[in-house]
Amino acid sequence: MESITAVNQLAALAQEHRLAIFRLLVQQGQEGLAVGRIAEALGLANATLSFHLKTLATAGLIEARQDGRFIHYSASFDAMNALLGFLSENCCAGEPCLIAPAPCCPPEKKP
Amino acid sequence: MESITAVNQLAALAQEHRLAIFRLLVQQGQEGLAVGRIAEALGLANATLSFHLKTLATAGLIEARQDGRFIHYSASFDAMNALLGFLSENCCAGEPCLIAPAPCCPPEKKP
DNA sequence: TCCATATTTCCAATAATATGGAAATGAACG
DNA sequence: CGTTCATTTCCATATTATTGGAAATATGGA
Repeated sequence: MESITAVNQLAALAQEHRLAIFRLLVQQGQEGLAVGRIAEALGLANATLSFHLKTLATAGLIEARQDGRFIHYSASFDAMNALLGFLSENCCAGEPCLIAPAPCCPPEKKP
Repeated sequence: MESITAVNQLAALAQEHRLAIFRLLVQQGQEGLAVGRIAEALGLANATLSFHLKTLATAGLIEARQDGRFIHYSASFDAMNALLGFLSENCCAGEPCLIAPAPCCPPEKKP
């Protein structure tokens, strides 16, 4: 991964609304969510939401898919994995690894 | 983790020089690196480097430690883990997890 | 105490980003 | 082919970040 790509992706995430959008989409998995649903969930003006979606899409962090009259956006897990990998690259100077394993979806625990 | 914290940390990383500094420190492990060494490695003016180090430190991504006449900065792996975890939180809508396991320090392979 | 070296602060010019209302565009379906 | 609903573009304004030279500060050692 190019450093400039990572900078663009981090900049895309470094904004309250865009971070919320991205996290929401990560939680939705591959299915993603229609723009209108995102607007509902986060309460953003049309123009503002569209601007932020475009920024995230241009950075490669989310992808658009037409679905009937709707456009579904979903997180690009490939891009996300590449970015997380880039941050962790060659870490820890040979010491035991200090970066936690992927925290998502552990085998379910009952509360 | 608060969303505002994550935004600040992502903004801190969303800059070419700061990203380079952070990745360099991640690679150095807990030992870290003196400011002068970072300057050597990245070729930054004193004022510029100091500004970026302060930004990263304020965001909580790196920590300073006095070592003789030098100040060593090191990556905060706790902060890094919290940030990566925040991005991945509740991911994937119950589908099989799409986020790659931590890529660092796999059991060594000989080339 | 005083020196030498390491690091930070001060400064002000330049450049980039976030915002939402209203209008325009796009897509599907009868 | 026109209607309807979903989404994007246009616009102007206000806020915020980045830069390096020079001077100031901090530290340890003699």
